[in-house]
Amino acid sequence: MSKSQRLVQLIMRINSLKSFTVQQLAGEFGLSARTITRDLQELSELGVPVYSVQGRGGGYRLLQERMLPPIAFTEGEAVAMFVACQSLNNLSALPFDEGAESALHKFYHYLPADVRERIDRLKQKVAILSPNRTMNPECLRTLLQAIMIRCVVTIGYSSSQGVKERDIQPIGLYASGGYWYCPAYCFLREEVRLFRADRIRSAVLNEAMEWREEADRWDLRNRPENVDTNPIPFTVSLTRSGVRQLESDEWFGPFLVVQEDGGGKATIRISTENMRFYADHIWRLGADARIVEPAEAVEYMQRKLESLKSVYDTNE
Amino acid sequence: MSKSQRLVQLIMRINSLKSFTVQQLAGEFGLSARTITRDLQELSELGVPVYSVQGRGGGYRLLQERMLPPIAFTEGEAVAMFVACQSLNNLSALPFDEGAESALHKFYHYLPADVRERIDRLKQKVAILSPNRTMNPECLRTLLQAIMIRCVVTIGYSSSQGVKERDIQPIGLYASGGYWYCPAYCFLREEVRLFRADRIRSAVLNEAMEWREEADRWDLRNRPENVDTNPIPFTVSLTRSGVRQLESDEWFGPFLVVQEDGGGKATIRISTENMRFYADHIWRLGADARIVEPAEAVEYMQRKLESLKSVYDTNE
DNA sequence: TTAAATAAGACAGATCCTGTCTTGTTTGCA
DNA sequence: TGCAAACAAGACAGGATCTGTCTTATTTAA
Repeated sequence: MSKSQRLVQLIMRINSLKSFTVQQLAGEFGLSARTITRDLQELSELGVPVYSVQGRGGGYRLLQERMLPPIAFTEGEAVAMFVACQSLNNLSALPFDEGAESALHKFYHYLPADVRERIDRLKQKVAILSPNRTMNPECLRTLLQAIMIRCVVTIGYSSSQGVKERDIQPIGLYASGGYWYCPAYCFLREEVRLFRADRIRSAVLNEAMEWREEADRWDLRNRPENVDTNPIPFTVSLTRSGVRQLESDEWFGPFLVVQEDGGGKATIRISTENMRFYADHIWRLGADARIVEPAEAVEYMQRKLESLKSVYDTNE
Repeated sequence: MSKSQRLVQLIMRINSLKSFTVQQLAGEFGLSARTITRDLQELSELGVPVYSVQGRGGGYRLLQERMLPPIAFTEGEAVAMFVACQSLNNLSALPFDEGAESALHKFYHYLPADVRERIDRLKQKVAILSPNRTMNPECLRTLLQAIMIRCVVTIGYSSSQGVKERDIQPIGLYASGGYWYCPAYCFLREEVRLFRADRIRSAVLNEAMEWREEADRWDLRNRPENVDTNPIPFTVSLTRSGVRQLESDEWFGPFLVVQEDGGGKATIRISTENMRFYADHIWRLGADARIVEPAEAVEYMQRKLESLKSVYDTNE
């Protein structure tokens, strides 16, 4: 094995040890202690954060963070990662710390001048935006950490009754429609619930509480709120403009049936407790959509209409 | 200079040349041709996609893509990039090609087993979602490409009058509220307009048309649609629940004034042509919000109410 | 005080790297 | 067709670097 290959191997080996002595490595690699000493010195000069403790019980330690061996990327790979991470930066709050930024710096540093120029042009022009500027990225980071290491979190959650403390076991984290959501097992309600992350005002890991196994089965393809029990049909009829507005809708889009006159219909199956949610969703379309069934939803819309009408009537 | 350093230098040098001969490099590096030959052979074995053309006028060429010299990352950096890109993967359509994916593979490959396990746990649990599954990632990619290389694009755009072809000069690309938007100079209307990317059914680079310089001044902080000319005040009064719904709203959130009783008010300044947009935005809140001014918006809401009312009345 | 650890210099021998020379092959051009 | 320009690859000597051994010094915990 050549020396440079050996150095890469050495990085991998010392990554997997929290502490080691020169003799030990010399044995493992079949080399003399002097050579290993020299290698470690060289790695240190190359930026591997290794330090030594002299004296009995001493040895070498890795400072802070483990390192990966040097990896060669193609230009396309670097640009793709760069643009992806860069565009995320405009998401007001992100659960990642400075790690991503320093990695971007490394990529940027090695890119040839012409590619750098092209990337600079994209920097302020491609983004994934989140309108929500009120939330604390520290909370997101804590939630992410909790998912990774399987830990219960004590949060301060702002509901309509004010901010209350509760223990949750976060089992996922996703951004959708400009908001972060955190599905979690709630120890207060003793069930899996969906929390709006911007309503989580504080989050602290609570290592004292025990992790419940059932949460591990959850993933994005199998969201508990999507599993409707006892589903009923929910049908809307749409004008031409209504069709256009719903055609790329998350829920109704896939079930849209367009008629010859340009209008359309869509029927989805929902559980009764979510009726209001879908009715409110349709409400946004105004006169371009009419709920056909269930009757409760039609009534709900009519009540909503009356109450809004009274809001404007009393004030004229 | 040590051999390994020299190889890194060599990668950089050959990246900046499309074609070169051994003699040439031997001169530049002050080494013999034989040594350079051997170095190139070694780089080739390490995966640098270099190939040779024999005969007069021949030489070495770089196949496909330029490569970056090997870069060492810390574990934290790798995890941050990995999770960031991974979570983006769930965004139904992304403007990046396989580049990001193969880069992720490299990171994953070098990560120690325990970190891999933690990442696996996150994979299906953290995401940035987009509800819109109808759009073509190929279009996004073309638009991104066009921004990078400054090129006009011919698109098929679906408006209320059907799909029409038009030439645009894309000047940005962003995702917000689950949709991709593309601000672009429109050659048809001769002004900068905002296009919904999911309504762009096809996109082809049109290298024949000339690029207009004024588009380069645009960036995300200086969006043309935010520059309202001749602004008028737009005021809503809110119930307690309305306050809660608007507090992290993109437009009204920052201007919310909460009263002692829990209700609130918000006044923003808009241009008259956007009145309907903001009124429709407030419409969503139902009876939890009442538009106070301008009078045109109040009338608009009342007309919308009447038309929705008639939709349900005629059918009972 | 001692044992176990790093730190670092010196030096010979081993190994690898480099340059030179050589023979071959491929390819475009005159 | 033959020549010149390019790569391909072997051989070998000399040089450079790496490695192992030996050594001395220092640090630290037991």
